[in-house]
Formats: sequence, structure tokens, C-alpha cells
Amino acid sequence: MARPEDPERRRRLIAAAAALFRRYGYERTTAREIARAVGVQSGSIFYHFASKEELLVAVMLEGMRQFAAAARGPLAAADSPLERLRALFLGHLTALHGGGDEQAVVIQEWRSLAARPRRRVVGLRDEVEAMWREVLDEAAAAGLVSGDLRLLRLAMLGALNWTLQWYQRDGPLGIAELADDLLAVFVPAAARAAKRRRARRPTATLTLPLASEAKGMHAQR
Amino acid sequence: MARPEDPERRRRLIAAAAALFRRYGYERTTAREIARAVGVQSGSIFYHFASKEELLVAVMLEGMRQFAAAARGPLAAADSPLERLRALFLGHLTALHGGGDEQAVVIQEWRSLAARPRRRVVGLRDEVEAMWREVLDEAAAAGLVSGDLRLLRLAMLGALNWTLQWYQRDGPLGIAELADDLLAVFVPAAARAAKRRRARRPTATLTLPLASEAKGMHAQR
Amino acid sequence: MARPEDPERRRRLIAAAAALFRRYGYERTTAREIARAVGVQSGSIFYHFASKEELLVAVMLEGMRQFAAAARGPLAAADSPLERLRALFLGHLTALHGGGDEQAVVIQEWRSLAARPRRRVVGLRDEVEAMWREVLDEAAAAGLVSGDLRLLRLAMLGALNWTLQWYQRDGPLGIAELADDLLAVFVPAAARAAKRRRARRPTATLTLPLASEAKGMHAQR
Amino acid sequence: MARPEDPERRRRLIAAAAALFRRYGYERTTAREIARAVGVQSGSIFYHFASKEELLVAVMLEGMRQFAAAARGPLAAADSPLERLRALFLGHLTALHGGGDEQAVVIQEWRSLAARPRRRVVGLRDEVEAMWREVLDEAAAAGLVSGDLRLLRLAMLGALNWTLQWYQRDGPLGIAELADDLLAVFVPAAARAAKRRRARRPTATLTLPLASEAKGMHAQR
DNA sequence: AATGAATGAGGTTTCATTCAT
DNA sequence: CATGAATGAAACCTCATTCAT
Repeated sequence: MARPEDPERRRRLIAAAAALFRRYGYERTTAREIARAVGVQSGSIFYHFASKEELLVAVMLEGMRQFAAAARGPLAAADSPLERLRALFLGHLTALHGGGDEQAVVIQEWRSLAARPRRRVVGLRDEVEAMWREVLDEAAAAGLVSGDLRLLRLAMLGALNWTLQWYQRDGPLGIAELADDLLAVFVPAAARAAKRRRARRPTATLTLPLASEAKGMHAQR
Repeated sequence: MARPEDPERRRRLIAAAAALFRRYGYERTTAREIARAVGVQSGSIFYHFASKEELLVAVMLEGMRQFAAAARGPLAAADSPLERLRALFLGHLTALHGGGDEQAVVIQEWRSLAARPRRRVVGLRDEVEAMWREVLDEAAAAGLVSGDLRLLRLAMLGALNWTLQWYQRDGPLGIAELADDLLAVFVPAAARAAKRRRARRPTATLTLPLASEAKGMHAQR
Repeated sequence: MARPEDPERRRRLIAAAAALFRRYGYERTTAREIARAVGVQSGSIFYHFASKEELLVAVMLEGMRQFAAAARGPLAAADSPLERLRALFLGHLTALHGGGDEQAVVIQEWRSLAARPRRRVVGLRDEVEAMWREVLDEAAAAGLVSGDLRLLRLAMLGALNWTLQWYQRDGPLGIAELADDLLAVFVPAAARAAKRRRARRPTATLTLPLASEAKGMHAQR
Repeated sequence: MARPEDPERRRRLIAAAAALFRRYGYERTTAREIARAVGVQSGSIFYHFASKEELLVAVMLEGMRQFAAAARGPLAAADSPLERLRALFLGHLTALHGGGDEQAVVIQEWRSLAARPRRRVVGLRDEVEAMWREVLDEAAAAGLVSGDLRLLRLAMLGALNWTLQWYQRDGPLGIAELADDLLAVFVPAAARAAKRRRARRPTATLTLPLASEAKGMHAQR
């Protein structure tokens, strides 16, 4: 009659692994470290996951699920094309910086995933991609953006994902503001609101990985 | 044939390491594999480099040097603010996709570098960053761009670096065209020329890692 | 339904373990596999047996018991020295190939048994050995066999046990025929009957482990 | 210019592994034990062999090679059908008890070998089998044996291989005498010589695995 | 300069066994 | 009786690094 505690343990293992994978990378994280973070022996991991890689897969599936969830909610509430695009930006950045670590792992550890499990993750990814296509089509129809929409989408996602390299959550720039400001870079019509906001707050010192990126200077073991 | 062949060996080791690091990542690449790619025994690597990490440092220093070189030449030849910005875009993409693999490693393996050697790489990086700042300042003065220039720069570099995830050199889209098209995304004044070019060639099907990215589906050992 | 079901469970566990031990060997068989074969969880095994080795002991005791039983019955019914020897051959081969798997495990996994439990098995074994001695003595007195009877017995048992390596139950050669044919190898007086039988049926293609043995080519996980 | 010591090291590893595999079985022997027996670290094993199983394969290939060699020499020197059969018996028993341990491992650890490498070993085995067929055909032509020659061969090999279970080299029975005595069991014409020899020496106390086998009582860790 | 055998620390994984429920 | 999660020791194996030649 022992109520299986399995789902809870699984979830904790996934969360701990995600945090470590995000910070140190999949290869540099040992099974023992993940176990210690959760307070179990390393052997226990393999009761829940067949291998370390299966744990990575679980992290990524969870991350993808949250990406989709983080977009779906705000998207439903938004009613103008601009609002909908803004919802995607905010959802994406919130997923990356405001919640768990699984989503960041999706972006960063793609290469560590073998071909087979990768295909499982791709299914979920296609859902998210479809939302972007749809919202960008609407935005183009409304005259908000123009040009090659695929390339635009890739540029947007590149700029958004690249924030992993430099954005610091405890800095002076909030996630919502970051979303608005990045949106303004790509959509002229969104620029005015952002400009007004910027006048009100002190300019943050931003740096970047190819330049004076700050986060990378710390996360060393 | 008179002097020791050392510098040549070094260069070949760096190039081989860069290719493997780019494709499989630093941690997943073994010293043996690098040695085999050059045709020596694994022990020989350590005659030229104190450790595997020193080899990574050498790769990154070389990569940074080439980033700077790839920007400096075209920049000197360009004479309008728009041309200068275009030179940076083209130089960056050429460095990533048109030459060796060292530059891509700089972008991708940043996290594997310990704090100490990272500082050595940062010096070179600041040079490149300075060019970007300068050129963007000029562009703003010329009315080509507006808004938060730091954020704009970060968005641009994000979009450019993200091409590592999806751009395929042997696809239908040339590097120069890619540079123009991406520039058009950020600089309205550059959009017209790109639009004209696009009419002339078939639209390529692009996808991305968070979406239907293609490259990741292959590079598995 | 009144008494604890223990004995039944025990028996099923022993049978399942015997089948797996026979096929894969004691060391290569995991407690989980035995449990799954019976439809319980691995932890349940240890309610019935103190350890995996105790389960092996139980299998072997059961196997030895059946060896003795397989010989005793036919022996009692046989009334000539030749018939009695034939009863031993048939009983032995029936035990190995015609019934459960416990007997085969006795032969094959002897080395995995620790000294202490081995002694418990030896008691039963001596019973069987005594029958062989007795029957062979009678056969010698009747002029059926001659020479060193101990060596003869060892050769006979070697030939019989070695059938584990090559005999296939679903092949063209029946157990009774095999018994007769092997007996004929050792006892000239038994050869005539076998020769007659052989004329009636097609000759099977037999091979052996040191040669073209077939069974070993399959039983791989 | 360092002369590669490889073949020597390899040979010592194979010999040490064979001795341990013979005594404790493949699964119960750890890589560390093998390494210790040779005086190296456990990691060194894997410089010479890709895996523990590859080491088993090497042991078995070596064992098979020696089986063939142990038969070929005496066979060439023998000139009558009886002598040739005797050469096979003596060669086989010498291989099992008089030399290295590789041959015994071939017989005992067959099941631990995966299907793929097993096929490599089978090639060598077929050579040995062919010799047996040929010699038995000659013996039948000469009237030394009769009946189903395949079954006879299997019975002979069974009796010979079974000696692994009970024969003790340092006992009163020499290998050559054992060969003669076992031959006499199967070939009446060979019985006289054996009978004469037996009169001269004290009768040894033999036991067997299914009975009072002695060797198994010791080899416990 | 290079080799190639060896090291040895440490990684992932296995698995018999335990135990609270 | 049985569960199923957890243990923890120990297994196999990897690999950057060393060093005598």
C-alpha cells in the first residue's frame, strides 16, 4: 500500500540535473553530483533513469513542455498582433530566466543528445515553432514586420536565446522590460513604449560572451 | 627544413582540435582523437601543449585573432556607416562559416574554459567589441539605427552567432547574402537592397534548433 | 487457501531460477529477472530465500533429488544387469533433458556453489553414485563390462553430462534412442539392438561444442 | 625506438586471465584481479584489450590454437590407426591438464562468449573437429571401432572434457596413463595394454562432480 | 620530437540486498 | 506476504597525463 513516491523523486532529480547541466554542462556534471544535490546515493539515480543520458532526455522533454506552456497561456490572453508577438517574447524569456533550468538546458545541451532521443524532443519543439510562424504571419499581415519571415524568426530566437549568455536575473533589468526592449529592436511599432520606459530607469551595464560577458567569469568550479 | 618543425605541428594540432571541438564539443573530444586526426600518438600532444585545456586556450586565442582580422580588413575598406556595419556582419559570418573552426569554438565552448585562461582570451575580445561599439555609434549618428545601442549590439551578435545552429554552408544561401539579409532585419535602410536580391533567387527552407533545425540531426558519433 | 501459499511460491521461484541459471548461468542471471519470470518484485525473493545463493542451493538440492528419483524408479522395474544399466542411462538423460531445469544446473553451476552448501548437496549425490557403483559391479559380474570400473563410470557420466552441450530435445533423436545409442558405445552387448534401430531412422547431424555445436550459437541475450 | 613490449604483455595478461577464468569462472574474475596477477593497474588491461570480453576472446582463440597444435604434432608422428587415435586422446588431455589454462577455459566458459566472437573461435574449432572425424573414419575402416561414429566422437570428447571435473594432475594417475585407460574404455583393442599397466600401479581414488568430486571442494574464494 | 605503454583517479552503471509501508 | 524505492559496494571502463626510451 506504500504510495509510490516515484513522480516526486523523478521530478526532483530532473530539476537538480537541470540546474547542474545548465551551470556546468552535461558532460562536466557527474551522476554523483546530481545525487548529492537531491540527497540520495548515486546508485539511486539509476533506479529512476536507465542512464545519465535518459535523465538528460527527461530534462529536455520537460524543458520543451514548459516552453510550450510558457507561450500558450500569454498567447491566448493577447488580442492584437503586437500583443501576441510580445507574449511570445515574454514567454520565451520567462521560460529561460524566470522558472526552472530545464529550458535553458534544451538550448545549451542540444549537441549532447543522441540522434534517437533527439527525435522525441523534436516533436514538442515543432509545436512551439508553429506558434511562432503563426504569430509572425499575423504580424506581417498587420504591417508590423516585413521581409523574409523565416530569417526574421531565426534572428529573433537567436537574440532571445543569446540572452542566456549575458542576462543576469538579479541585475537592474527586469524580464518584462528585456522582452519589450528586444521586441523594439525588431518591431519599430513597439519602440516607442520601450523608449519611454528606458527614460525612467538607470542604464544597465550589459556585456556579452564575445565581449565583456560577465556570467562566464564566475561559473567555474 | 632547418628550424624545428614545431610551429607547423602546433598549427595542425590546433586546427584538428578546433574541428573536433566544434563538431563534438570539448569534453567529448579525446586527446587520442585529436592526435589521430594529425597522425601522431596521443602522448605527442603534450610535448606541444601542457594540457588539453591549454590546447583549447590556443584554439580560442587563434579564433579571437581571426575574428579581429576578419573584421579589420573589410572595415578599413568600407567608407559609409552602412558599409561599415555591413562589413562587420559579413566579417563575423565569414569567420564563423567561411574559414577555420576556431571561431565557432570561441562561441560554443566558452563554458569549458577556466577563469584564468578566459581572461587571456578576453583581451582580444575587447578589441572586437570596441569595433562594434564604434561602428554602431557612427550608424546611430547617421540615423541608421536608434534605441539602446548596447541591447541592439547584443541582439545582433545573438542573431549572428545563432547561425551556428542552423546555417549550412553547402545550402542555397550564400554567406554574403545571409549577411545582407540579417543586416536588413536590424537596419531598415538596408532592407531594400536585400528585398531586390531575394526576388531573384528561390527562397531557402530554414529551420532552427528550437524548431526544425537540421544540423543537429546529423552530427552524432 | 487456508495455509500460507509459501511452498507454492517457493517452488515457482526455484523453477524459474533453474530455467534462467541453466540458460544464462548463475552469475549472469539477476534477481530481478527471476522475479519478473514469476511475476513478483525482486524484493519478494528475499522473503523466501535469504540470498541469491540460497536459491541456487535450493535449485541444486531439488535437482539432486530428481536425479535420484529418476534413477530409482526405472531401476526397481529392471530385472537384468543390462536392463538396470540401461535404466540408469535413460534416467540420467531424462533428468537432464526431459523434465525441469534443476538437474542441468547441478551439472553446470557446481563452481558457483560455496563450499558449505556444497556439502549439503553432496549427501544426495552420494546416493546416486552408490547406485552407479552397484549397477556397474553387477554388470561386470555378468561380463557386460570389464576394466577399471571407476574410470568407466566417469567416462559414462562424462559422455552423458556432455549431452548438455549438444543434444537438442526438439531434434530428430529421441531421449530413449540417445540412451540406447550411448549405452551401445560403452557396452558391446547393447550394440546390436541399437544398430537395428539406427537402420530404421535417418541419421541426424550431430555436432559438439568443441566442434560444430549448435546450441551455443543461440542462447545469447 | 622503444621496442614494443606489447606481445609479451599481451601474452602474460592472457595467461593470467586464463588461470583465473579456469579457476573461478569468467564472471567471478574481476579485471583488478587479473591486473594484480600480472603486476599492473587495472586500467592497463584496457590498453591491450578493448574490454574484458575481448580478453576472454583472446584466451579462447589461444586455447583453440593450442588444441589444434597439441593434436597435430603427435598425429603426424603416429603411423597406425590405433596410434593416431591414441595421439588424439593424449593430445587432448595434455592440452587440458598439461599446459596452459586457455584450453580449459575454452571448454568451460563457452556460454560467457557473445555470439559474434564465438563465430571467430568456431573457425579454429572446426579444424580440430576435422582431425577427429578423419581419425575415427580410419579407425572404423581398420575395424577398431564401429557404430555411429558421430555419437562415438561426442561420447569420447564428453569423457575427455569431463576429466576437467575430477582429474588432478598431482595425483597418482599420469596424463599418459589416463589417456590409455580412457582409450581402452572406447576401443577394446587398446584394452590389453592398459590392463597390464594398471597391474603395476596402486589404484587411485577417483571421485566425480556428480558424486564425490574433490576439486570442487577447494576452489572457493 | 615523438613514442607507446602505463598510470590512477574518477566516471557510469550494476545489482544483491534492505526496509518502511 | 509483498512492494518498490533506496542503498552502497564494487564492477567495468575512460582518458588526460606521464615517462623511459
